[in-house]
Amino acid sequence: MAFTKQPDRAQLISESLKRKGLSVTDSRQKIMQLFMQQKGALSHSDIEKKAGTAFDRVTIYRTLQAFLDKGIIHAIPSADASVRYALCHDDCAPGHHEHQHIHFFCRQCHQTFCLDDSVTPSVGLPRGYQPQEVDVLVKGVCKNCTTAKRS
Amino acid sequence: MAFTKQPDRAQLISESLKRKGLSVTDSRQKIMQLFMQQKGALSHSDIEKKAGTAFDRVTIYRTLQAFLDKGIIHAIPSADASVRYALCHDDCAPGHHEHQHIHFFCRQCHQTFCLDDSVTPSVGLPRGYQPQEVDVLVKGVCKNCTTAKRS
DNA sequence: ACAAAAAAGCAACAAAGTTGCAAAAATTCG
DNA sequence: CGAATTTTTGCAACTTTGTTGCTTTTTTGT
Repeated sequence: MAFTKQPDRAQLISESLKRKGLSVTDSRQKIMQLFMQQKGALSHSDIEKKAGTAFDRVTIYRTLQAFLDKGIIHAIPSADASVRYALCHDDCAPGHHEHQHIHFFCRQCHQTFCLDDSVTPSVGLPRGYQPQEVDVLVKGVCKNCTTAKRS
Repeated sequence: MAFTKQPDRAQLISESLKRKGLSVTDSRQKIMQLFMQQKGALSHSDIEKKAGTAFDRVTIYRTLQAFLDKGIIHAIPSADASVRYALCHDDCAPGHHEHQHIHFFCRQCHQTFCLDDSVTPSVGLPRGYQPQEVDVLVKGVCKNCTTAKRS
């Protein structure tokens, strides 16, 4: 196993964590991996299910918080009480997320996607309101579900 | 007390509930009153605090659910785990909210406002994504806090 | 005013999130 | 590399938030 040809994923994750100033632990590696192999966003309970009994619930909470603080993931607003998270593709400054992409919630598969190519439009606000961040959340039917239905 | 001159608020609330097909109860009247005398949006726990011990927690949950179902209030998305609600100013069809206004979260006073005059812009989505509803959530500093800071 | 229907209150529970602390890791440095 | 230090984890206990079933109370329609 000295000659692994592929650009070792574990290695990349480990590097990435270090760059962000986080020490490299099992839970952080595993959770980052989950985010990377995931198309949609993940909630705390999604992670709990996928990780099985590998980690304590509290560890997952703290890992998510650490990732948020370091700008590795961002929280996605929703109108139900469950917060979902997804990787920041642009490097976000620690503690300050500035995302110019749209979030799409699919009413059919109940997944949430980051549409990185759709830019958030600017909105006109009444006098006196000072905007700092704009989140756009679109609900509807996602690409996968639309095409699946046609066939 | 037979000659109350003012257009009796309690009367109006009661009428409004009946129009929506809900029976008129203490909790529904009180909670609707809270929404009406409130500039910002209310979470379940806000209501619990304001109503004091008047109602059971469960009653508040069920009242909010009934109001949602009948299109009296709408849920406002947020990135923390607490759902907030506000009155629908346009009459919403039961079970189907179609709001064309923006929500503004103030980072200073932590209140959420409906900006009824700001129309949600249309967004360009990738092929295959079918939008049904667009929610815009702006974070920043609200009118009140901006002017308060100046003085 | 009465019967039928709806809602409230209560209890018990499930799920989600937080905090303090001791044990177990990861990192640093000689 | 290995010991000391720092960080993170796991555990336990707890708070908050949300749900469900059932009985009693309130509303409604006649």
